[in-house]
Amino acid sequence: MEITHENYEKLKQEINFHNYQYHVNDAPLISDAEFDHLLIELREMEGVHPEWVSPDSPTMRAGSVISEKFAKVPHPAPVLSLANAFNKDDVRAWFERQVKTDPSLEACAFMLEPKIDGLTVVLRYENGILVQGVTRGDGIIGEDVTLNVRTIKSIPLRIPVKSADIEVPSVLVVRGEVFMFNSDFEKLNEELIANGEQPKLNPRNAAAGSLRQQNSGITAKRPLSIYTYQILYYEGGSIPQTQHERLEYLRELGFPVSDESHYYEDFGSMLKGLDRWTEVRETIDFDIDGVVIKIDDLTRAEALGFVGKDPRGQIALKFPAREVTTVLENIGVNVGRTGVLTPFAMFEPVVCGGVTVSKATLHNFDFIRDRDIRIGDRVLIKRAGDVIPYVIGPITEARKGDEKVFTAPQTCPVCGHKTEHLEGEVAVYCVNASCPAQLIRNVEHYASRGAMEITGLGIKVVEQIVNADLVHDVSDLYILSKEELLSLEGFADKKAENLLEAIEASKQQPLNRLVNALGIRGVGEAMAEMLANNFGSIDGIADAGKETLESIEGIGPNIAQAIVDWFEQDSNKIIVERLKRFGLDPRIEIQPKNMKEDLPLYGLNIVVTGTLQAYSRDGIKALIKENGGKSADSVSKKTDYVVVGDNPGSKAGKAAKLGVPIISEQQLLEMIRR
DNA sequence: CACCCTCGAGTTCC
DNA sequence: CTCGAGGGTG
Repeated sequence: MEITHENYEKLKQEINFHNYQYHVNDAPLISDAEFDHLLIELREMEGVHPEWVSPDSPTMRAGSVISEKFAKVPHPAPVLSLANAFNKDDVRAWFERQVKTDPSLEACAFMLEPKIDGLTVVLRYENGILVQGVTRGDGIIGEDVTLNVRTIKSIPLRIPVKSADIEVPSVLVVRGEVFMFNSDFEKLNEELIANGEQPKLNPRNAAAGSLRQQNSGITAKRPLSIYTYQILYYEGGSIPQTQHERLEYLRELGFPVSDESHYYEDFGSMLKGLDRWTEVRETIDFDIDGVVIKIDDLTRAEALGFVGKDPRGQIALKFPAREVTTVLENIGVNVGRTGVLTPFAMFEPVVCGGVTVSKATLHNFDFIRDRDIRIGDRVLIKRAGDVIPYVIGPITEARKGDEKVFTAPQTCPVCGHKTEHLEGEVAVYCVNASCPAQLIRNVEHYASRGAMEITGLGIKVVEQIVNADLVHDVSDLYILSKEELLSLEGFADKKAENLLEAIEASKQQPLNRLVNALGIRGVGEAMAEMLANNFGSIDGIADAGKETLESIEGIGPNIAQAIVDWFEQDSNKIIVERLKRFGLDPRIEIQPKNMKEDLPLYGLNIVVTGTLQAYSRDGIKALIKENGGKSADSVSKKTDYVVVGDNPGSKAGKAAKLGVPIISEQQLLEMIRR
């Protein structure tokens, strides 16, 4: 290649791309030799033009694998990959194809094994001694990581481990998957964070990084594990010829073998056995990305041959990915009702957990900085609790050098007012009291569930009425006229009437809802209810004074001050006056604290999860409170019961972990009836 | 003072 | 669901 700056840049990009394919995707597109050749060429160019060298050059990458190469080792037999199936139909079709080739397979047995999300290693034993550990590489040639492999405690250094009676072939080459248990991964990350180091993105990432350590002393400190599942090659001696016997054989020799691998007599029972795996995936302590289906009779399986690099006798049933990577195209900033600026990620849409996602919150600007997330980065995404998209972090290995560091804006993206960052607080605020974004969010909150519950007044409509200058604070909602609404796009008679009716109906909402709706900092659903029960009216709260407020459990100096401040502000005084004038001044009887003792659920903390039969979520919460219980949203040691309905979330699991009793809706109702 | 718990706030997609 | 912050406790 001619030495021009353009070519240099091109080559640099190409190398970085292959680097990423190799290290991150574990799917190299070129051989190591070709890769080395590209690198040599790049070095030559840099020798002629040292001024071109920038920090993003692969030759400058500190501690990269390029400069600290492991020796290349050819495998004694190809380390094969697997064809993928994505549903049972694919599995059936696969099996039908094999039966066509070999009709005797109609009645064959199968093994189902976990497809562990880790790294393949190939272990070579000579006369029972571990002499070499090699990565998979391209399946033909791998990298010698013997020193690192030796530090993995569950890998036998000498076989057989247990009884000396078993005969071991003079050469035995075993294939396994190195991975990290989720619990070990969490502990490792805690340690890394405690030491001020960057935590690993996920167990796989942690395992990969640990195995590739140049310094095996570091690998030794990493909690790596292994499960073996294949004998790649042997010399001198004999080994069983079915997969289930081979696993048993490996186990007897002292190799770790997953307990999740099971034998099935025929195709039908194996298909049924697949159903178990959705739950297995949830409960086991390591990540799997699928189930491997193997024809148990290895002689017949091998006779089927290959499709490309994939043996016909096996197939992987892949689960939908929970973690995917995509490109972070930009970072946007939202303004909340309290004025907090919240950044969010906009990325190339990807399918994650079965749905397409394109946005995710980044929580705050420290989150972006601490994880070193840059615009243009390849980022790892998951759906937290399989629902809400969440950016785990950047794949720094994929950096090309043109990624942009993002900094918190100095001005509000909506009103342009200067932002403020209070000492000791993470949040960045827009402090402009008349920022339209804040007004919109404020009105939206007023109308929302848990507050005044004005149906038909969602964010879109709020934006419309605020932007049309019809509403300047929440009290203006009550003087909206039909004519004004009809002037808005998308509003005809019916819609306008419905909205006005809903607004009118909101005047009947109880005190706790109204207190929540006001949007006082630190006062949400729970605090609003406390305030309502203790003071009985808006005026009661407004006149309470800081000390009285603080005497209430759950309210400390900060929230008390926020409440006092809110009612002292002139604009808020006007709002309260106007609301009263429009008929919003709900009152309730102040509840003496101790009359609840004889109620059936007195003193019990109860958390509800999943869908119930007879009650809505809000309904059951109200019922629990009526009967003297407390209904919280998260499970902790203090929780007395967790009520589990259909399709429960992670709370059920957490309850089991903490040993909190799990009861059904029926059982709860029985407790109340008593 | 260090911890644990709870609450509030912002948020995604179907 | 996640994170930060406030509140309470040992």
